[in-house]
Parts: sequence; structure tokens; C-alpha cells
Amino acid sequence: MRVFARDGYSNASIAEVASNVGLTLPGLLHYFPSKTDMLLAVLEVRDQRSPRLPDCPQDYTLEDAAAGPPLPWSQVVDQLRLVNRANAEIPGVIRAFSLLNAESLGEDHPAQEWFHQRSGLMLQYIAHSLRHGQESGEINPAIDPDQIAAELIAMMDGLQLLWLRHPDKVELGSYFESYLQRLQQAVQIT
Amino acid sequence: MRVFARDGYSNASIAEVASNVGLTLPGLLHYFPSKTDMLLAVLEVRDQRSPRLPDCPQDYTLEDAAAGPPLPWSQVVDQLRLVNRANAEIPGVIRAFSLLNAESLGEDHPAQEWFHQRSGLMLQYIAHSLRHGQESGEINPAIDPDQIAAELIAMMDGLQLLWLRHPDKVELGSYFESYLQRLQQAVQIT
DNA sequence: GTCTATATGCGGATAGAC
DNA sequence: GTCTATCCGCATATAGAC
Repeated sequence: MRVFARDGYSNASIAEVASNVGLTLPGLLHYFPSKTDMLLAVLEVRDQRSPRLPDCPQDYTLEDAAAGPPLPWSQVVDQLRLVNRANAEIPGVIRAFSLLNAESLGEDHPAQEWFHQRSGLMLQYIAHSLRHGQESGEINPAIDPDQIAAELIAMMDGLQLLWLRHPDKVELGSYFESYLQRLQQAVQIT
Repeated sequence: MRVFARDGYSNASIAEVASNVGLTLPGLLHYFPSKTDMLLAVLEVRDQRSPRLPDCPQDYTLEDAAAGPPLPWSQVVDQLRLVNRANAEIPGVIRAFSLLNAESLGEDHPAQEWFHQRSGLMLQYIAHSLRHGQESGEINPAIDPDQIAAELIAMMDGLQLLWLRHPDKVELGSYFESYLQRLQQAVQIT
């Protein structure tokens, strides 16, 4: 993760990773047969370690959220807030992911599928929650669930990039919080 | 630009660029002595080609906007909207810039300074405009100009990433427009 | 201004000993 | 499970002819 954070995936050298963990290159390749395998392993670990709300089981995945019944909107917002606050404490990890996120837009990137599926599921489960809220009369029927879902993801990723570039000027946690509060006024029915 | 868009900077091969323009590698290096020189040249060209408002002179730069007198808020919003709309027509260019933007977060990247200064100036001139509006009573005094400025940049960059990943689900122009309209309700004094 | 030829280095990955 | 030795390809960049 540290090496990917500094160099991205394509430019990172697995020989350096090996040396960082006290192995030679073939020694490391014994565990991860190829560079791609190592990348995907890193992505998986990161996913498992993302924080969860108090009531949420530890093995609850994004796939579960997207496939299962719609979550209450307040819970979705709480979850995003929680993740954002936690992210502010691990700039190295966020840097690695921001880098890989952009890099994996390339045609034949080994993590392309992973990021595509992941962001697709997030869009889906957020929009799902909003649509459900509209049907039960708790969410403003005038808003577009797909648009709001995209906005939220975009704001999280975009703020991360800007925060990484200007850690002195941009305060990740409170800036996202300000945005959320304004969003809530437009989305919720009072 | 096309090669950078597909491979990023570090992973791009100038030999391929050379071949694409019908030159050999040394032939290309005659014009751009190093790969870094070519990167910076591309960034500069892109800057000059970004669209401007009708009244705005063609040689008016971002530096001018940040250093000069504060612009009216409505003009800032119009400018951002214009740029966003134009961006939706050039996915290749946007891909290159999203890639370089993330990649240049790395410690010794040749474009680090360029992106740092650029985003710093944008934050500055947007916040400047909002502060001026607050003093003259046109902008809600309760909002934080620095926070709103960061939000705007983050939303533009974040939406671009998501749009590049899901061009079928995310409509860059209209999604940003929806966000802007909600922002205006909180920022403007009616 | 553009080429051929080449220097030099680093990348991922494999063979095979221990 | 970890190593040494090695293969092979591609990268940037340079030298020097035309």
C-alpha cells in the first residue's frame, strides 16, 4: 500500500515491496505469483477494513447492501460520514486509492473491473435508498436519486484529491459535513 | 494527449508518441528534449484552450483572475458551468487530466508543482469572489467561502472521474447543473 | 531536422539450487 | 519457502551520420 501510494500501480516496483518486507523479489512472488495478484489482494484487504456502523456485522459487504433491501437514508448518510471521518486519518491509504482509481480508468488496467463494479454498487445502493424514501414519503420527490448518488460519490472522491494536494487548506471531515448538511435540507422532507 | 490519456504520464512511452506523429524517437526528442518537457508543454496548451466567457479576452489567464479584483459571483458560476459543459465533449482530454491530476500527487512528479499551483489559484479566486459578495451583501454571510470553493473544485473533478467510469449512467453536464442550482439557493441572498 | 545505431538501466518473471 | 542467477523486453536518452 505504501509503495502504491507513492508510485501508483504501473510505476511501482514489486522488487521494492519485496525489499520493504525483508524478502527478495522471487521470495515475494512465491506468495503473489504476479504483480496483478498483489494489487487485487491489496484492494480486497482495504475493503474488509473499512469501518462499519455499530449495528452492522463485520462481514457485511457492499454487495449485500446493493442486493438487499433498501437501507434507511439516515443510515446511508451516517455510513458515508463515518467512512469519510476515518479516511481523514489514513492519508497514505487514500492516496493509494485515489491514484489507483484514476489509473484504473485505462483500457487494460488490471483493477479496472474492480473499481467499475465497486462504484457501480455504491451508486446503486445509495439511489435505491433514496427511491425507497421517496415512495414512503420521507424524501423529497423532486430530487433525482441517481443524480444525488453520483453527487455524493463524486464529492467524496473529489474532496479526497483536493485534501491530499492541500492538506493545510482543505479539512476533509468538516468540509464534507458542511456539504452533507446542505444536501440534507434539499433531500429531506421536514 | 491521447497517449497520456490511455497510459498516464509515467507509464506512457514517448516512442509511441513519436510513432503516432510519424517520427522516430530521436526525431521527437529534437523538439522536446525530455519526456518532462513534453508533459509540461501539453499542460500549457490545454490551459490556453479552455473556453472563456464572451466578454473575456483570450489571453486572460487563471493567474490574472486570482491576482486581480474579485469577479462577480454570477460570473464565476457561469465560467465553471461553461468549462464543465465543454469538458463533456472531450472525454479523452479529461481522462488525461484526471489521470495526471492523481498521478502528480506523488512526491517527485514533474507536474506536481503545476497542479498544486493551479488548484491553489482556483480555490483562491473562487473564495475571493464569495468574500467580496459577502461584503457587498449579495452572498449569504453564513457560508464559508473557502469551504464552498473547495466543494466546487471537488465536485467538478469528482464528477469527471465518475463520468469517465460510467459514461452511460452519469451525465456530466446536467448533474453538475443540478448541484449548482442547489448550491445557489444556499449561497445567494434572495 | 531526421535518421540509424547504440548505451544503459530497470521492469517483471522464471529456472533451478538449497 | 527463500534464495542466486539469469532471461527478456522496454524505457529514456545520446552519438553521430546524412
